[in-house]
Amino acid sequence: MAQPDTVTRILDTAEVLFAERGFAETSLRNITSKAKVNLAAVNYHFGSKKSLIQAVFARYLDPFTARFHTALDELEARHPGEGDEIPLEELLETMARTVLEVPAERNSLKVFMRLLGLAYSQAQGHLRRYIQDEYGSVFTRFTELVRRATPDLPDAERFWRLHFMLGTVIFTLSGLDALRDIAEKDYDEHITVRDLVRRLRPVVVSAMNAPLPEPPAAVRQAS
Amino acid sequence: MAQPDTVTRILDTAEVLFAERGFAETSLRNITSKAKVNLAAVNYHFGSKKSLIQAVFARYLDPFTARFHTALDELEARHPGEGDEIPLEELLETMARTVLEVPAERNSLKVFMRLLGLAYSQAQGHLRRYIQDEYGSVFTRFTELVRRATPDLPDAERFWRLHFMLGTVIFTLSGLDALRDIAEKDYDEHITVRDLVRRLRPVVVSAMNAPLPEPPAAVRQAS
DNA sequence: CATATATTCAAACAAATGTTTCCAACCCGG
DNA sequence: CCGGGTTGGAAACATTTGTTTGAATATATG
Repeated sequence: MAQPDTVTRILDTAEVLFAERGFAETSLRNITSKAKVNLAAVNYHFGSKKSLIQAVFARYLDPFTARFHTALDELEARHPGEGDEIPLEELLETMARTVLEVPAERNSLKVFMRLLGLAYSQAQGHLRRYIQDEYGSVFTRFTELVRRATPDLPDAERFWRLHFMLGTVIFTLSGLDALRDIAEKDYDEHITVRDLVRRLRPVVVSAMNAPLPEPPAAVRQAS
Repeated sequence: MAQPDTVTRILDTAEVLFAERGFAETSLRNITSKAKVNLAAVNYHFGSKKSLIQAVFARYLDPFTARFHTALDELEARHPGEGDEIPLEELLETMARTVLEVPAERNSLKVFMRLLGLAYSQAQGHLRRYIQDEYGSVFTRFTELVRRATPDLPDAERFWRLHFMLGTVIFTLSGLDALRDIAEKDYDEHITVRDLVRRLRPVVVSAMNAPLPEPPAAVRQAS
């Protein structure tokens, strides 16, 4: 269907520029000139800018969902029984490992995280729907396992806390370079992604296990 | 300098559209037509689109920094002594209250939150620099108070945890529309920003007070 | 080798954008 | 009532955007 060279060069350049400036702020001429391909190549190979954006995501999310599914398979195989649920720590650990694994080949963890952040903050975009439709199943599977690991948490509360932690991870890792600079300057500490995960673990676990908030005023009055 | 009517109508409309679609995706024609003012009015009153964006932010951040400074003044006045530091909960509470207070007059909490999120996710824009230069002092004052409230936390650890929580808040609030859609669909729960803050409080406190991570392998071996 | 298909390329296209111009309408102090 | 500075408005401007075209070239196929 396509000379892999041109398609790959477009994808490699596009994901970097998208991550740096966002989708609307990155023009096709910007991408094609930096990738040293013809302007029409994008429309030829991908059809439209919208499809290019989806292709950029697919290149990360396809391998991610595949690996995450098999990782969850193994985890479930190790905890077969009825009362033998997978601990929250192991679930989070597995997700973290998979997230770190996928883009490791291209050293593009930062790009991947920033793209995820953009996809979420695009309030009314086609992107969220596309990702939800295409890759939603892994996440519902994961959240179901988290539900069993935290049976005392109300469903809505767990939903929000999971997204709180998603924000922590995405924000931290997508802004890693800037934060690392500050941290090294102020505390002369050379941080690695592995260190960050080590620091994140107790924070995320404590956050998920935090006491329930006091109910809103209306509910409190009614009870 | 300007008839307040037109200027205000532009600002009111612009902030809503910016919050809904982002800056690049909102055209001046979009703003002016919805505000029922002439297209040239934006460039006449503000000079450029960039200045309009900054003006939208200034209308929120000017009163915010003022109120936050006085709120911190009162807090420090209530805890004068050497060993009488302000508790972390009170610091977070004060910040949350101030954030909620400012846009309450126009019922535009959501808009303010989303604008803050946009400002941060605009990775390399003029906006973060502008906000940092113009309003950075309050933030450093706040972090210094947090340092005194958590004396047992190593400086580097507190640095990272503060940014973890910053990520939580910014990610959640900037993607609020998207998350709210999902939450309403799955749990038919109409969430408000105030509810979110209520939910965030115990999570943030627990995260800041989480146990320290196990030291990295190299250090653990050296000790 | 010849032919068909796939890809690249320069150019042009239509639409949308931020900005500027220039003139009419307005307001208010004299 | 008037006259000068301020504001409003329609149109045009110059760019930039995503997309399409049609010919040229490369690649593969039989």
